[in-house]
Amino acid sequence: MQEKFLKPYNPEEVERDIYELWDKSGFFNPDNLKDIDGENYCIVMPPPNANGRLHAGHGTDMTLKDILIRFNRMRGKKTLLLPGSDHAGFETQGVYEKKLQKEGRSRFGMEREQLYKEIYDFVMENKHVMENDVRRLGVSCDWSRNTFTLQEDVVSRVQDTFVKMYEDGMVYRGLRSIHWNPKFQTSLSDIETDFVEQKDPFFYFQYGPFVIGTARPETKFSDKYVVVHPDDKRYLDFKHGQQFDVEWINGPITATIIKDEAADPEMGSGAMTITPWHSAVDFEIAQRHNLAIEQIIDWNGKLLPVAEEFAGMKIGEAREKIVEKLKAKGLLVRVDEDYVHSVRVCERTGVVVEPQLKEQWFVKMKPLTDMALKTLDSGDYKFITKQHESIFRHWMSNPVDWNISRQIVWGIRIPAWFKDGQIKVSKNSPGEGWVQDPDTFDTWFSSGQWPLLTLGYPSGDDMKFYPTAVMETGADLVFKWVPRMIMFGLYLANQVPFKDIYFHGMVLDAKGKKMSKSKGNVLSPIELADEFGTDATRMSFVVANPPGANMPLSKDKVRAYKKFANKIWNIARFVIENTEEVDFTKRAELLPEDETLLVRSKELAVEVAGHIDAYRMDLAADKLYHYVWHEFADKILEESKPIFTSNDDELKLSRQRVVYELFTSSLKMLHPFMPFVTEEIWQSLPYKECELLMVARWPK
RNA sequence: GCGCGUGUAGCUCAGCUGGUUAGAGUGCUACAUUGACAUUGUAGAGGUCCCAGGUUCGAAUCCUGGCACGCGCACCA
Repeated sequence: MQEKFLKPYNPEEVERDIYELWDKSGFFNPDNLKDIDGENYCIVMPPPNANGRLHAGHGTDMTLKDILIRFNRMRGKKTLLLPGSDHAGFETQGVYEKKLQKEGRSRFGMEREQLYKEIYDFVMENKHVMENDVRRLGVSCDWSRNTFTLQEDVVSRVQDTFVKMYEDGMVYRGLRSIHWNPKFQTSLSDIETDFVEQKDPFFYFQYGPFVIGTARPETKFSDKYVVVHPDDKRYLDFKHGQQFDVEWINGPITATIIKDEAADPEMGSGAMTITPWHSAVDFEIAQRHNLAIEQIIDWNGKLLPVAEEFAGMKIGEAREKIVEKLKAKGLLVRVDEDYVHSVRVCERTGVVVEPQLKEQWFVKMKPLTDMALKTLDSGDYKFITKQHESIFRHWMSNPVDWNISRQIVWGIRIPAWFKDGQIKVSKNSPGEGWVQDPDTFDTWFSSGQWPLLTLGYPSGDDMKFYPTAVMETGADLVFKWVPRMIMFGLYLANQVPFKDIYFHGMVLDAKGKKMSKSKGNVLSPIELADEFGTDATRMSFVVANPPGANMPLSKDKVRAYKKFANKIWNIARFVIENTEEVDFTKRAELLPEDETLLVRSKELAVEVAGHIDAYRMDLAADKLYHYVWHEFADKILEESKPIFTSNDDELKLSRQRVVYELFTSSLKMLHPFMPFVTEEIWQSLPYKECELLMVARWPK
């Protein structure tokens, strides 16, 4: 008996060496998988952002993917789990700006190249830390194919896509309403913003013969148009285009009546004034009627000279003062103090975004979403969780053109050039005097092409892995990443990049609350692995985590699976101890009752495989746990004790053989879930079919 | 406002297309055990399957309505 089995299982002593053993074997790389009887099986890992460490969500994500990969590798498929990292443009630059701030510096006024280089070095450093975290979790990905979104060939191909889209009329440059983050000085797309409910005073002002309501008086300076619904009986006397004089904030102005169905007669007085520069809806109305448009708030969130005495004030300050002034003028009708509404904020920074008009590059979404829905209807890809399919369909049916211009440095530069009001799109400068667009692409523009980029589109060898088997990711990406990959896949390669889409739940804390740094309830997968071992951590991510549901996680749960790892360890000790004298190289018949045990084990293998194929890793793991502990250990091994000490050699030998066989089968089945302890035991087995459990065959 | 989902033991969850007495883990209680086991084993307590109707020989499961919770979208003059 090897000495190590006399002590409890100690993950710390084995995990690093075992990972190295796998890595050195070369079997993470499908090109080295010999003796293959199956087809290609590929999963592309979502590129974790290269700006930080892994959290419990990543842990779940990677564990589930690794289970699928290890299982299919053992089944004889040519498996590729493709790692990479995302530059995560806006997010990373935000992280770096905080660092600058601490050092008393600012990105504003820094040379573009200098800032880029500093962030690059910062990210490269973090990238290695993050990649080591991935190794700690036992993820069997092919590091030789590791991809970063800002490596040269990726950048070049992302720019190719843009050029192609421009030539195909799929992108356009236009002055449109965008979401502006005044603190970080960049525009954002819809999906990078959230709504936060908030209570504000709501003001009603006398505006000539009308009473108009607003929560944002500071935008109202140049509101020269009153919009009413064409059917609103109260305003039938007013004609469209009719003008009248109004005493307003800074004196008398001339107002014009606009009749448009956008006005809701149910809402307040049914009359509203509009601020096209700072409202997407108002901008649409203005465009329909060809109305004058004027900017009121500048890019820093301060009022412009049009506000006269209020010019240069910040929004909050100006709001109060303007209300005071209107009140003094007798134009304040009433105030509703309890007005609850939702304000759009930047998802990353929480900064309230200001709608602004800006010339940006937009992707035409309608043709892409139509294509995506059509192929979904025809069954080219499917959602494992029906509720997500509904959400996806709903979202795809109401597409909004996608703003892909970002006013940040950390990203892929848009290959567009300007000269005297002309635009040219090309990767290289069209000639003298042309100035390149300073903007970079929205990060989702590159990560949306991730499966294509990592597999070498358009002509790389690895395109044989395209389309990949499954996209397994967090439900929060149902609008962000997944639709974009589907659309780019269809647009560029005529094929959706994966067959199945499977959303796992968010990992919550023990009380069912969202984990967040500010709440201090974050469980790091690495710290859990330090305390309980990676195998236990992996199991706790999987069990009771069905597709599409959120999962609370507590240390107690991880501790339970640490005990399980130790149980397996002791089973190994017992089995090896009691079968040492058996010569397994010689074949022999089993007694009928032992044959029955073998049949039961094979049935389990089929059942577990079925669960994994149906993406019910939670059920598969639970079944295995129950079998190994309460059937194999509690019943079979207990029954075997008297047999092992008996003098009936036939009975004894048959039982020794079957116990050994059942144990090795169990190790195989457990391996995708708990790779370290099973491989470590496998390495100590006196008789085995192959050197590495990782590439052993799944029991048939 | 529109849409999606969830509700089963103290806690976390299984329970597929209806079919005996509703299950597991964890927690709790009692007893046993130095053993392959920094423990483990055996046993036990613990349930109005959210509520109300309906379909059915039979409902945790299917249908309708309600309640509670979670999430998404939209509006936000």
